[in-house]
Amino acid sequence: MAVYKGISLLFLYTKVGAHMSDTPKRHMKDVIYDAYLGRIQRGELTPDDRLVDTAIAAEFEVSRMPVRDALMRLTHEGYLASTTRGFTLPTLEPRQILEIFELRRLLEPRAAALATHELTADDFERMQQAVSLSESTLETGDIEALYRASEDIRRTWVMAVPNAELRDTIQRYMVQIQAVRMATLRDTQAHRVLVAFHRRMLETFKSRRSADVELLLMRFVLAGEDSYLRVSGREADTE
Amino acid sequence: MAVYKGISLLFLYTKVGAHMSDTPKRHMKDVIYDAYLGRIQRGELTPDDRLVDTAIAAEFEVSRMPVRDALMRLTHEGYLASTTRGFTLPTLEPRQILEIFELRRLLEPRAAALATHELTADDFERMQQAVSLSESTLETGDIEALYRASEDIRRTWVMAVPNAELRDTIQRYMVQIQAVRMATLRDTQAHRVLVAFHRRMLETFKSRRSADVELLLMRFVLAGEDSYLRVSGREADTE
DNA sequence: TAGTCAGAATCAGTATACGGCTTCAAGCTT
DNA sequence: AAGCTTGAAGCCGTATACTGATTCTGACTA
Repeated sequence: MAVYKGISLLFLYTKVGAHMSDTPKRHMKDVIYDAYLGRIQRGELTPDDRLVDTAIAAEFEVSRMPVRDALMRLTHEGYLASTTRGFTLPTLEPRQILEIFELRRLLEPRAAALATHELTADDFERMQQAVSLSESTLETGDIEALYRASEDIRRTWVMAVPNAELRDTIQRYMVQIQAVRMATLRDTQAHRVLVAFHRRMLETFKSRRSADVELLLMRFVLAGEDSYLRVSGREADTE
Repeated sequence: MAVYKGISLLFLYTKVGAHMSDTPKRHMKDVIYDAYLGRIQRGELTPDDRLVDTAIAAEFEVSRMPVRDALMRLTHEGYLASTTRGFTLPTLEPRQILEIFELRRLLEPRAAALATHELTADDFERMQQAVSLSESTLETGDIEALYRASEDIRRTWVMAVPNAELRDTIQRYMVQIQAVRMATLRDTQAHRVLVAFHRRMLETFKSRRSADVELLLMRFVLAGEDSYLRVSGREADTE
């Protein structure tokens, strides 16, 4: 009775020797966690991708267990959703998205204000390139590039937030950010508003006036919320 | 094999009927997670307790794996710390505690304001009892009771926060709350300040004036921060 | 043709086993 | 007696195996 014929038993060879000298004892579950967290945060997964532990185990040439650890951790942190048929990107309810907008209103203005004095010349350089890319999308209509630019700008200032607990809390709802981008960025008006904010954010960060940054971020979050409400409301009408 | 198959089919037949519909498939890892989260949040563990998966597995009469899942989840959520010799309560650095105070300043005033209109008569009743208990500790000096009363009041209003994402975020730093209580509640001045706040919080919640609640919670968090700074500064002097 | 249903496939949860790292203690050296 | 060495124990990370539950598929029925 070949019940398990679907599961490949090709793991028989011993893969990693005892010679991992250059890596300071990185556990596979952490490696896999980091790898997939990065893929999620860079938007490399689509909502209909199904992550299955056995497949990922084969990819990394390890057993299911470290993969399960990583996927379950990502699930508990909200980056993935567990279904009866593998793990997928979670589909945020509109209610959740709006609730997280409230969190963002409370946290991001202050966080960005704190980050203002930490941003380095390198950070400004990276933001400048992202802003240029962002503005170019007004003509090219390259939503993918706009997405990346938006992500780059955001990551730059969030990483500069000196309060680690605050920073981690903000990073925990990255999935919401992506969902909002996904819902709004194809909307022309939201696109224009976002690009304008990118330019103003760079300028304001550069001015080092944290009070201005705080206010601008509040406006930014509110504008994102407006865009989301407008687009999702329109979608609700058409269906 | 054939025996198992027959049993399996029998289960298939009986189970899908509407009979056992109210058993929402409780996995052991979730049972263990809930059990130990409860024990942590009720303060039933001391910092020198060592949680070892094999021991807990024996307690629940399961294998290590569901226990490991639960303990690792608690660890990633910050409720436990993984050491080379079992899991223990985490020892928050003073820096982390102060960082979380900033989060609390940002979130709790607004959260409590949102909760103001959700609190029921039952909630007020529970708070009233906790406040009475709290005030009685001024004479009895029962720190344990003060601890419980403080926890009761907090849990009551936090549970009433209608924004689930905000509520979850607040509940994630329960460990910090406990660490602060542990550090400050034996201090007479902090004790008196806390009891006074308990009374005022009940009254203000009852008034249903969310603006007043918001301001009071800001004062409350700041007072907690002051107490913590004062007590920990004094400790730093004596050692 | 559409609905039903048994069997197959798929995948997560759990069990058991092993290896390696860390810690600790006993024995040895100086 | 203090420091060093060595071996043992404790405990986690990972591998492999199996079970139970859900979904899929295709054949059969009406």
